[in-house]
Amino acid sequence: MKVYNSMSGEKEDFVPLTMGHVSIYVCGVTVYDLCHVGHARSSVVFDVIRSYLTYKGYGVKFVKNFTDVDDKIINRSKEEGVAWDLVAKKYIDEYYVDMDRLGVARADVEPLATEHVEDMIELISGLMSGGYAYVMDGDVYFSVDSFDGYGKLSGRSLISQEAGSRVTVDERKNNPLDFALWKRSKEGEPFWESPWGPGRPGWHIECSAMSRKYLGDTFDIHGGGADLIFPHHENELAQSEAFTKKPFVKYWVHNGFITLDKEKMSKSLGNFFTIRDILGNFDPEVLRLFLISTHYRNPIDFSYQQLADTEVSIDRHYSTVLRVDTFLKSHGSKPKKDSEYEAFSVSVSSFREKFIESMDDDFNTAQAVGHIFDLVRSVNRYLDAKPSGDVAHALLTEAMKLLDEVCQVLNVFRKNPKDWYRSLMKTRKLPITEREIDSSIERRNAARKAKDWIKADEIRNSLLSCGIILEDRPGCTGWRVKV
RNA sequence: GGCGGCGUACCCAAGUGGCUAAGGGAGAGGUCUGCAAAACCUUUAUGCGCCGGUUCGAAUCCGGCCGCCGCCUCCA
Repeated sequence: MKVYNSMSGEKEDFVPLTMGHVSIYVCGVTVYDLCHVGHARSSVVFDVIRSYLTYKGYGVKFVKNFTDVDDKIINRSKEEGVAWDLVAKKYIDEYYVDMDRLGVARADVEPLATEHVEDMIELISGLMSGGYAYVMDGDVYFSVDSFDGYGKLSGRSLISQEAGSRVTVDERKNNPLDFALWKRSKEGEPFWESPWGPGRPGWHIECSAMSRKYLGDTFDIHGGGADLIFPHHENELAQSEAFTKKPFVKYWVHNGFITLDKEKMSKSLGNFFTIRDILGNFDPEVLRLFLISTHYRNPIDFSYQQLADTEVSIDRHYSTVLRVDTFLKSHGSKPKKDSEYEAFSVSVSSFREKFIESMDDDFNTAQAVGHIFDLVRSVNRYLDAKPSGDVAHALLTEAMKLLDEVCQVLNVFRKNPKDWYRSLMKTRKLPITEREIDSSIERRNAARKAKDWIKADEIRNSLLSCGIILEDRPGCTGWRVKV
């Protein structure tokens, strides 16, 4: 298995520190607002990575934090006149609403920064006594010059940084890149007591403290969005290694951005869609599949058109599942020699291996999804050959079992088709009920029996104008939502 | 300015040294059907930004150029 490591800039063989176990820490969100599509991507990407490692048989310990105290939360608290901790709590709740809908599983540990201030103080004290930090007017700074490896993750040298830096130089700092470990609190701001006076932790220190507490001094995978590489992860790394004198992380994994018209989606630019915005118009599965249809390190240019295309592709999948369900329920027991059996059998038996091969190559979900659609086509082709008998049943059952197995890892395509259509009816707000559809179908079938094609077509067209498409199959008429 | 990434068909997107360049969407033709729909088949890149080079062989490696983007300030 290969994993791309941001530290080396190369795909590396994945060998965890402890055989059979993988420890992962992912930087979560700062809870001051609703999550946008970029947060969704990061969450889904690491959800899949975690899930795949579990599928491979590793015991996975997955930690993802919430930053629940910082400037933005405090600002939001002032704007809304709501206590800062209630702001944080509110957006943690909202986060779970979105993530649950996207099928993102809870992490094993989801620590809050505010509940680990003691751990951070311990770390900062250690850095002070080790000569890595200094106090300035109640603030504590990490001195980047005191740590030899500073810049090794983001690939920048201290000298080159100073030249073109856009950072406003704080004259009190030894080096403009020195960053706060502890911030003296201003009037009315939340604070904790510390050896340096009342204050609150700097941003980076929480991840060093919490990852160490739950995963130890060194752990396997540290993840997050690519925008966290510098300064956040660079700083975490410096703090942690300065404190423990051990390597901090074995594999740094960073996901690419969501862009809008090629520009990074971000709060500050205001060019973002919240997850909530999208889920008002699409089933959550559409967003999830859309996000994993591109390799996790590549940028994704967000558009409603692409979501709509993804929706159609999901529909293709479910309509195939429905076809298979219908076939498996029928009792054609006459064994029939069909020409497609051999070819389909090969598709089925090689499927799992292909999936694993894709995912082993730096979690190539895009290719894995391609394999799923390959199998979908094979299934349809096989069904078109009108197979029959126990052997056909067994092979199709096997195909569906395999499909289910990999779809469980990706957590897509797991509804039953009817629920998918119901969901589409809801997101499209179709002006018709299932009962009305069924009764229309009955009336139409009566007309068809009487060969009254005009009336039959009239009924079909009227359903179509409500967004419902009919499919006449031998023995029954099915319906789908037009996508 | 420093560091990094990207450029594959009408759109999206895999592929990073060697079989016919995955897959999805869209378009065209066909099979099936009362007609449809779905499905399937054929079709849409002799070519992977441009120009050179390495190699028996490159979208894939190397060099140059053009274009786009990210990080260097909070950011998934």
